[in-house]
Amino acid sequence: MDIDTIEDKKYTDSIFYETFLTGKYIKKIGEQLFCKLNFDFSAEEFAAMDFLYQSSGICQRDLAVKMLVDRANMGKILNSLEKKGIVKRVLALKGNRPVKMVNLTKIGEEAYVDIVEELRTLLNDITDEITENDVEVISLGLSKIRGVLGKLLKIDI
Amino acid sequence: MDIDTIEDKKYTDSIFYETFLTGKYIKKIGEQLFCKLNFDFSAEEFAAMDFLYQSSGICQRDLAVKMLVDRANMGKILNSLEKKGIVKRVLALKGNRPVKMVNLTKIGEEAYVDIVEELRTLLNDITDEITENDVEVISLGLSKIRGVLGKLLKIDI
DNA sequence: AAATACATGTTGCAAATGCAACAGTAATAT
DNA sequence: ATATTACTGTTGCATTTGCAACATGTATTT
Repeated sequence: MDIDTIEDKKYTDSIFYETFLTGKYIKKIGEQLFCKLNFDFSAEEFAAMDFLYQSSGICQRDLAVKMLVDRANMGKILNSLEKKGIVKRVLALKGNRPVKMVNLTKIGEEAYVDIVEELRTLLNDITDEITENDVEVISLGLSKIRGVLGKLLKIDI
Repeated sequence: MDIDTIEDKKYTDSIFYETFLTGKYIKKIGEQLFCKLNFDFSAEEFAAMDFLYQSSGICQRDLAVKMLVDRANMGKILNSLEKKGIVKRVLALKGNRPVKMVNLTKIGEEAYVDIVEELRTLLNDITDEITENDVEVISLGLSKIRGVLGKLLKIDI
């Protein structure tokens, strides 16, 4: 085999960059959709609400890890949600450490359910095109990517 | 089948959110790696250099579309690269429209090649774990995701 | 030909995000 | 017991990013 035929793919042709771009794409679509539908929340705020609806009573740091934002930013997102009456913070102990447990308020739950309902009617037919098998395969691939990169560098939050 | 057993997956359990998170993860790893290696460029700047190395003489807007950033931001990224002597902008015509064609300078090409070389030695063994088949499958899946979301909303840059 | 619409790039402001430094508390070391 | 280290959350600042408005030049409409 001729050595000249061996050529590296450029970074922007790599699966890493494509994944990065697709993530950006999802973010943009999400933000613009939320704006268009006059939701009073950013996509990150909604993600926080989604996590809290599943597992209420989680501390700020654990939520930050799930959302891949740093503690400072997590605090600011929660400040915004708290101002809107969506979440409530309560001092508590995790192990023996003092933490702030975050909970959805009644208002927060209602707002969350409303958004989910509105999104469902909008997304139902569209997302049908992605089969369960698709999801499984993509998810496996993404997890492999994260695994590989995780060996390179650790992100601590 | 009992209706109560039918339950929607939460947003943060969806393939969309997982893809979004993985993109964020890649971005963070990239930025921190570039910082750790004392590269004088952000990951977005390097991506621009990578595109320009492939297809020199592209106008700002076309580059912005490839990178999924808006024209204003693209201009600022290129300002930064121009200040460092990496790129050069030349007035030209695309069709009959006056545009600014962007080119890598000699210095830019050298800096780019240096970085690629340093990254290769670092990434070679690690990325072997992701097979060509993996890449193909993931890429197909991501493209399906973009296709589905693209029907929902259009992003114009 | 004049007016309107479109395309490209820039500027200024606002929002989002991250980082470093700090405060407060608990665990560990000495 | 005291000092040091580690964990959680906050504050302030700097950077990044996007959006709206603008300037400039081209295409299209009338």
